[in-house]
Amino acid sequence: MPRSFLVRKPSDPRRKPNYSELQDACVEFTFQQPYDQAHLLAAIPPPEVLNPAASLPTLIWDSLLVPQVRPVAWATLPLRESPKAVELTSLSDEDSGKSSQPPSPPSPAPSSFSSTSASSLEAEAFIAFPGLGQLPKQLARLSVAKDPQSRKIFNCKYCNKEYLSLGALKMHIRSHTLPCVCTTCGKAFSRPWLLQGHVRTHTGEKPFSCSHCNRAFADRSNLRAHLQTHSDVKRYQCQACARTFSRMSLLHKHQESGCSGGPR
DNA sequence: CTGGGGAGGGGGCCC
DNA sequence: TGGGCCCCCTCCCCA
Repeated sequence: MPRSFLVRKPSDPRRKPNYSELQDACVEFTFQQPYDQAHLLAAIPPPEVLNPAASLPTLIWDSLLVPQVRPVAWATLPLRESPKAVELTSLSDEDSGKSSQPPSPPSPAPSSFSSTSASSLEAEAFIAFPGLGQLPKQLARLSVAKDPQSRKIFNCKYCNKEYLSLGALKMHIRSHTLPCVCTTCGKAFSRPWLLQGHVRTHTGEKPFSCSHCNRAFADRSNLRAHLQTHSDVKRYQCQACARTFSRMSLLHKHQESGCSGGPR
């Protein structure tokens, strides 16, 4: 299954939310504002503060979550907001390397890619990554090519994904090599902190708690999602019936199941 | 069908 | 350059 969500969304300059409240929630989380609808809606900044070219008909957030996100409707907007975003999002969604499934054999490269691979500028390198030794070296081979603007592009031989820096490529390759292994169950992860989160499933540690209901979570993202359940007005709203949902997936399910379209 | 928890993933940013 | 952390997102499963 393609995991297009992993493709970089347009970078948002406001994407630096103040989660200090949430940070503090590790010990004690307190709501700074009551969860009433008027307040929630008032928290929506005017369009000129956001992207003037895009309306936010379906986006509702609460006062705890600074409007740095583009949850639902924006996902369908063209991804053309910043040069960096363009470069990264121009990659194919067929990014098998990011799938949780085992890496599939490298797909035929697009014409532009193959041309750069065949370029005399190409340099091949066998880069030593943890765990890479068990893999065929051909798979681990990296291509360093140059695009028409003479900018180096680093290609992943697993999935053909392109990166502008070797560091970014190395980070990506970890998702193929999975060097972080759980000593308890042997499950492998790409990042140490992913492993740490997994270890909590063994230890039962839940450092993130909601003071609203004292429920604890092992993962900050899950706490964030949980906080939505305390809100009467959720972040994701159906354009057809104005119903709000705490998660985009719930909104999608709602829409796929056939929204009646009438207000609820 | 809906709501929610659990678990996991990748890219970006900062140091 | 690499590690740590953050954010956003998804899938799976269950009530």
